Amino acid sequence: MKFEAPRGTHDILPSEQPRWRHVLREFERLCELYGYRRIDTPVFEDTELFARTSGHGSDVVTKEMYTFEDRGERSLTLRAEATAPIVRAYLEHGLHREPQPQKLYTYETIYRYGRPQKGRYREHWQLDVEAIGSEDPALDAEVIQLYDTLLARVGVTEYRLELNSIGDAECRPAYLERLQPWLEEHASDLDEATREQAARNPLRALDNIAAKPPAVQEVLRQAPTIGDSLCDACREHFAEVRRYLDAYGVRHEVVPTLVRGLDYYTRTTWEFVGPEGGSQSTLSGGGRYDGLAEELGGAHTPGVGFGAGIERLLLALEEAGVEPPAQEGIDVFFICEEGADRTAVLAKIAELRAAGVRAETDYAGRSAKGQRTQAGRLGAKRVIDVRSETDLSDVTA
RNA sequence: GUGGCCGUAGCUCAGCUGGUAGAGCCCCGGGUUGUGGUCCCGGCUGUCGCGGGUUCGAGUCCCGUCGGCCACCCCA
Repeated sequence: MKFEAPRGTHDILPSEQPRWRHVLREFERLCELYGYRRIDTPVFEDTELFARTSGHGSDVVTKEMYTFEDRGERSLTLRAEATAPIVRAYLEHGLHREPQPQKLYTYETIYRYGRPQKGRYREHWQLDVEAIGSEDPALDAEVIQLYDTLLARVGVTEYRLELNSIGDAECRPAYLERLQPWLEEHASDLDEATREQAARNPLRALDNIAAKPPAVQEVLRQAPTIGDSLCDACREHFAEVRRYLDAYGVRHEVVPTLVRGLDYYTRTTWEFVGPEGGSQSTLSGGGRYDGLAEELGGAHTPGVGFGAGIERLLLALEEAGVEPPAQEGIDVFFICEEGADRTAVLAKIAELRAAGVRAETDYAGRSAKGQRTQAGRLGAKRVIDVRSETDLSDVTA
């Protein structure tokens, strides 16, 4: 009998921890620096929370959720996405009564059922930042700049930022009313896949044009774009976001066809795309979600935030040839030779540890040489040979 | 979810046209060397992913299954 980690999951071994901790520490440091506070939500939520906000027609909801029924016949779903649970917590605990905006962050596991690949897991980790309770475009720019800074700090230099505005309740419906008929009119010029996308979500039909057949690309380029259809408020909001990003020196390109997979997004949407190693190059994705809280039954509460895959960031780091931070060695290692008083050694170790000294000895019955090797592996700053006559009393911190 | 490639010791891999499994690294021991480094010697570990089938005989062929990877879908 042999057990393996379930498909699409992975262990994070001790040898990998230094890299993980490095990224996590930089992330936390930045979040605190920018005034974001940590929040944690449950691994599972009411299924409807995700279904309502992500959209009943979205890929996440239709084919990627880990949904199960508990013994009380409640339909629950493993955290499929970070934002909805946080907004739920915001509403549930009345965070709208605290000073706005509420600037929150977390890192946690996310669950999506799908075919695993490198950088694509059924259980993966995400960094997440949300600013809830303000529609100030400065916040859009702030969270984007925060992640941009994180990339710089950990050493990822090869990436680009794609930016778009997909409008709001004011202008998007009108745009869709123009796009939908247009797509139907040109249906005969489109390929099967695009027609299916158009039927499910018209915006989606324009997504990732570069991957479509050349002839189809030609046609789609003539389609009305959301950018040309934005209402004044959205247009101005987007212009300000870009102005702030320019002021921050955050390079970005406007991609008019960038759509995101979750229905709750409004106005600003963006993706950080990393080095083209595999196809799993999206490092982070986010956007504004001014209608999300209302969708959950709360008052109108604008918000903006992003999720960023940690495994993918680590992959990009490796690709960039960034070395993991060196582990600091222990302070002292006791080598027990023949006849050594091991009890006294253990007592001394406990005493040193109490004083904050990292002390170790051998627990594997190694030879003296083997113990010396082990001490070296642990990076011991001091190595003490203990023989029968050794007096440990003069070993101090 | 669709299509394709792959699956041999903890790790990286070898194993020709089917004949009953190997190397390096790692780990442990010994020696050398004034040290944890080097070099030398020795040792440990595998139901050849799993289950069936073909065959006198399968790691090597066939089917299924599980898992990894690649493309698509979509995304983090």
